[in-house]
Amino acid sequence: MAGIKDVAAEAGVSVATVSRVLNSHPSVSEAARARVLAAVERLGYRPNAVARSLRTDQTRTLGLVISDVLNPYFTELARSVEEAARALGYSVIIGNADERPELQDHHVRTLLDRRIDGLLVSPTDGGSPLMLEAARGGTPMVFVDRWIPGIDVPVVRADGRDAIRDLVAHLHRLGRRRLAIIAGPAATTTGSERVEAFRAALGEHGISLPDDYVGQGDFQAASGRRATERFLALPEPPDAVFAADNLMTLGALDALRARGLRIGDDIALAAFDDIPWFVHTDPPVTAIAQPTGELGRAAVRALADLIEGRTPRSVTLPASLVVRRSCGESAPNPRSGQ
Amino acid sequence: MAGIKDVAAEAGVSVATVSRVLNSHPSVSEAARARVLAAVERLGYRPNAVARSLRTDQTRTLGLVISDVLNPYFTELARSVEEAARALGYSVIIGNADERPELQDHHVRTLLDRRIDGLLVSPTDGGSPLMLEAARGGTPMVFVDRWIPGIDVPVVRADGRDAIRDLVAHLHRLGRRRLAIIAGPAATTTGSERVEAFRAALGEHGISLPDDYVGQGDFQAASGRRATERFLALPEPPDAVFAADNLMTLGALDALRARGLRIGDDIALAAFDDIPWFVHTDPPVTAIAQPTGELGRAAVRALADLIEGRTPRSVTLPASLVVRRSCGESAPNPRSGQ
DNA sequence: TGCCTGCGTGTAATCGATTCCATGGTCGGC
DNA sequence: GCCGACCATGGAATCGATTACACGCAGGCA
Repeated sequence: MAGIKDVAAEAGVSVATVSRVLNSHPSVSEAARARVLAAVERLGYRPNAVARSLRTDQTRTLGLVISDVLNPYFTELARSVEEAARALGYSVIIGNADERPELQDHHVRTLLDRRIDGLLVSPTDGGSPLMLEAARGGTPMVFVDRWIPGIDVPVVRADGRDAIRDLVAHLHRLGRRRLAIIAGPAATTTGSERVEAFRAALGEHGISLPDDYVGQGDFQAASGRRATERFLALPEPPDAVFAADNLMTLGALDALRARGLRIGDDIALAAFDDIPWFVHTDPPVTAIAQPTGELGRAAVRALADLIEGRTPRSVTLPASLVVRRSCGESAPNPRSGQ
Repeated sequence: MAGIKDVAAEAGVSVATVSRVLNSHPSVSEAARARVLAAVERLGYRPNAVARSLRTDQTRTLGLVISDVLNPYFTELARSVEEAARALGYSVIIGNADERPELQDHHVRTLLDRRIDGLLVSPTDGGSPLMLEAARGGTPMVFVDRWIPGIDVPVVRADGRDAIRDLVAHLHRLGRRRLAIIAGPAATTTGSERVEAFRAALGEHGISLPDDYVGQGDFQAASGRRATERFLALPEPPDAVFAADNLMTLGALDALRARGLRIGDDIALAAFDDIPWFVHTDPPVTAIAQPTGELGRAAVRALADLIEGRTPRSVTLPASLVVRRSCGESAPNPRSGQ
């Protein structure tokens, strides 16, 4: 593959001049520029990003470590992150942690070794020493969706508190009183926060949340199924189940279906995270929608600010309830899904 | 950040020795090795992958360019590719083309500039000059799922021919006679092949495929909706619709629902590509399942063979029909979805 | 006319690793 | 006891770019 030297030889100038042309440095004569450009064209030269990165100490690459690529919420997030990054001239390398802390660490380490310019993380667990070290070590870093309390980096996330209150009110209005939740891992912020918000909202209606009504999930479908089965085996099973992410909702759907329950009738089901498929399930699922695209853009913006020396801002955006039919028929609602 | 020189100084040896320890070269004394390792630990040293790549001319990175991250089929593919690559010591950089040729080229170029060791592509269009150039230029390359006819690189894909024949037989058995297809872009191999296989299978039952019954889609949901609406506006609308991917199926579902049609009854619907959600739609969707995981693994294997100088093999795996209820009630079938 | 400024250009150092080659020391074989 | 082989080690070249510095030349000003 042709290198900058070949181009220099072909154009009859020095490598310095070639480099200057390529980086549009002002001090190059028009004649030289033209000859270099012609030579580049002729040889099909492309600068070696590896060499360039070594010299300049920047890779123009962002790392994005997400908890689970198979979760549509995260792929949508990844897509918007890549789009926003590309607009700013950055590439994105995605690492999929599959909700496994050791895999998350593997990716973080790999990305750091590659000297990415900044790191976007949605942490799988609550306390990776590696992450702490990276943050202290001066790697520009931003948490998105989930975060780790002890680490002082900007956080970009959605606050589902109000939407959860709306959801509980909605369920209450429909006569549901025995409300259960399938929670995510307590080690994740989104895992514990959603339970807390749910408990608080229940409290406003004078309803308590017994331990039996808190299923321990891990944001994966299988755990949603197990938690739901456990609910149904209770002497007094819940009449509404709220799953803290879309994959666990899928599992819950499975379990309810297997028991022959009519969802929205015998039992209500609601999900955190809205995805296109929820419109088409039987019945369509009432869900809390995050502004995923805006979240991705805000995260990239914050990270770019950090990298380029500006002061980044933490961002919290509101989530909103989208009413469909899985909790029962309800009064007409302007925001209801199609 | 500490470099190899700092480690050498700290351990009281030369950089050459440090490098040898790190690369487990045999010619290092036990004493030296221990001192180096201790120094590495003390300084928290991590080798700079950029510098290493420049020198060794390999990045231990694979590029994967897929047509659409939002399509669950491709994210599952991406996941299995990453997993298989990781097992072989490679990282994967994913480029999302969003079914746009120019975006695909952008990613291919970026990946090439980064000097990835090999490229896995599921091409969005039929003839990118860049791709041809890359293949000729000696970049190890493998096509997965879709491919470009003129370019001589290994192809790893699923053959849906038999499954499509099974599907048509299934539809015919259920009394469907007016069968339509929503095709992908003709520029993609999967786009045209599936139509051809469908037409051939229809032929075996003495049914023809009129032009009106071939909807032009682009593998995106919106196009599935449009094509379906056009079908329904026909003087003699089809009684069965086969969508060539899962996203267009989603669109078709929308359109049918909007018209108040009972799917599986008034009209049959089937999809190419099976995904977890199809179990939960109303009704569950009959689909053709690809062995996605195996596809990803085989693709990585072929690419690694190419990179490491072995002879790669093209691989074609069979797809299979999964019968659910969207085409009507059918005789019990052992492979039917849960 | 002479000097200073500044532009265009080239030479060479540099980024952080790997690796070839030379060197000194040890050891075994004869 | 000598010689060759081999091992452990260090010095220095190298990968392909960017960029500090030096230099020559042209033009402007006094």
